[in-house]
Amino acid sequence: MAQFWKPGTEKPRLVDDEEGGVLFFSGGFSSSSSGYGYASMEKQRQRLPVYKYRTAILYLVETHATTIIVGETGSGKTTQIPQFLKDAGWASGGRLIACTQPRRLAVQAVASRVAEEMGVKLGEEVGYTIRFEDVTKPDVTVLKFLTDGVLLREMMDDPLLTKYSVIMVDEAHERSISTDILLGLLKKVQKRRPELRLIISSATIEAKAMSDFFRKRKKRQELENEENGTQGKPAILSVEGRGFNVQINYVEEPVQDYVRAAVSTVLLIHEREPPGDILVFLTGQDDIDAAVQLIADEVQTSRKNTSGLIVLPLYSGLPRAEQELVFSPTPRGKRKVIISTNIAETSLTLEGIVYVVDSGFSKQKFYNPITDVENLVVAPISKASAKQRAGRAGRVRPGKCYRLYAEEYFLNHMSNEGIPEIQRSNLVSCIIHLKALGIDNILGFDWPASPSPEAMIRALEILYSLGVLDDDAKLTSPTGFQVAEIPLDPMISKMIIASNQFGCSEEIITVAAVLSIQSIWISGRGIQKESDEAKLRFAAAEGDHVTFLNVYKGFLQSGKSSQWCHKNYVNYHAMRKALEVREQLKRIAQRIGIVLKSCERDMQVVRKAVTAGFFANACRLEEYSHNGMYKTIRGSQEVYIHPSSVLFRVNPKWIIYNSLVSTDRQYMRNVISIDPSWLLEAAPHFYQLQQSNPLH
DNA sequence: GAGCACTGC
Repeated sequence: MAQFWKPGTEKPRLVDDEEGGVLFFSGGFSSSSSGYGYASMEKQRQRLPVYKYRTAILYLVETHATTIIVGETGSGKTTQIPQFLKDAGWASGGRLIACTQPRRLAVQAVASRVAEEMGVKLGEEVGYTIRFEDVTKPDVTVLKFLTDGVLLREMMDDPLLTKYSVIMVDEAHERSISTDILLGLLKKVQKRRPELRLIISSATIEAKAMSDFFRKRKKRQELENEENGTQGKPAILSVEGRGFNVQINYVEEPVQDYVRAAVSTVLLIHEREPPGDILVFLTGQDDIDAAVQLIADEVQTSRKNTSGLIVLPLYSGLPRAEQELVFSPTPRGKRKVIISTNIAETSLTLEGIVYVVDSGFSKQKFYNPITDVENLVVAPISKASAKQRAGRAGRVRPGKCYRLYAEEYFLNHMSNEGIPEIQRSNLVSCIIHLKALGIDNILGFDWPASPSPEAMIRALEILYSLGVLDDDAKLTSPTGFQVAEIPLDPMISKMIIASNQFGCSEEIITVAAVLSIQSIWISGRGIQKESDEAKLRFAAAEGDHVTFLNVYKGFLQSGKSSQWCHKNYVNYHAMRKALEVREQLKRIAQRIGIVLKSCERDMQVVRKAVTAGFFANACRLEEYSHNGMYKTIRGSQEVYIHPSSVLFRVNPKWIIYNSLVSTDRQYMRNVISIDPSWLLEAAPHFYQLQQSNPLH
């Protein structure tokens, strides 16, 4: 068996770094090979950079409550560390080792990889849990991979996460909302469970801030821990990646138009550089389509040598089949150019990329608590993102990265890290989460990064108006507790609960399921007209929500047929997903006491239930408006119906929107017409108090 | 006349 450090024997060599953490030198440890079969797999594992840190990691976990591991992609930390821990006995005595990921796909991929390496069947010793899928076996599974959202949910039943001995939070540098909430809660759990071990794994050197977060604790706690023999301050360990060197090139002068600059850079690479695929980072579909078009024009006019270029766009809105083209191997003598959004920075890995062109921008979400609007804006990326993007060029062999911004800008003006999502979002869901976990003092919660007080107050206000929180900001009974049980936006949850009294829960659960997936329509270049026409077959005068019910009905009547979907420009995969979500919501609804009942053809009660959840999003068409301008009742903001809505250009006088997307204008997505008197019924406290009541 | 990326019993 492998050698592990055991308390009482000679300690591995370690050095205090000036920041107060602990850094290991990579040399000095010999790792003997273990006696497994699977020789080649074992060889592969040993070649991973993380392998030679095995003893070090185990020592740190043994002696520190929190260990922060900084490792670039390809270090093998995600797949190997959980196995090291298991071999060292952290999963003995019925305890589990957890490893969280921000994305579901990553959870599945990592779990099956680890099961394969260990030579066990997935779902036995090694399992995973994501929404809709629990591939674990009680008393058998010891290594459990899960999304951080699922672990948060588990805390509702078991706030101290007592069955876990070690929790590894992976990809912490992405700073997603659930990762941040989880980290805040885990810090609290640690105070009650000093024996719990945390491993925070991050790709960037932001480790210092994370370390400070976990070190900051009450004096008394520090002493207690030292008596226990564990160190209060987190250890930091750096593990090198396995990427190849990437040569970075900057432009000398700032570029005027990054789309054109990206295109000419691509053509230049193609002309001058040896074979190898190119990955271009732009901001969104508009940019990407424009760039693809520009290259196509070059090919047409043949001003440059463009033969052998295969240009492929990549963004999440692209139909699945088109997305998959980027994974097909590049034919001999050809060069693939993938023009992508941020999706290629984090969510998916492309093989064969040797050149990266980085525009220096991405679309980012920002939340304005004053107007309660989430904006999507093109903004400069952080240094961390720029490094991540460049790294994509060095996966197969040494590569090159062309940054379309000046070195001076990178060094002196680019921020080190992006702003954590929690500081850029509406906090309604997040606060419900904490309330449900019994955390009353929301404003005093110890976050890795604090959201603004304005955003907090706005969220509390909205939850109060929904009747989810009472005057003391405590969850109301039963509504507040019911809303917390439903894993959806509280406004949708409230709509579901209200459907009970309107006798339309069957319909509203369908609406909720469809609203919670991206889009059920197939859209894209070249089929707009056809898909718009198809949409008209289902369009309801009441609005999008009722239209969804028509599509759902048609889908069921077709026997859930994919051909039916194809014919009607409905996304088959989205419909299957909606059915899945619907089943789940049905179970939850029944558990919290909602009677499943259909209102048959009475769409008025459906609209009233929608109003009960979304009254705050009511708008009125501006009189004499020729361009379909609406104003929100609440803030008199100028808004427009999104062109994807069936009510686009129909413009009923009173409507309620599901969400607002903000580009050059504020667009309302998924709207339904209402009668203004319902607003007073649904939320008297919300609308009555307005001085000059606009509801007439 | 228009869609960064994720997630949840």
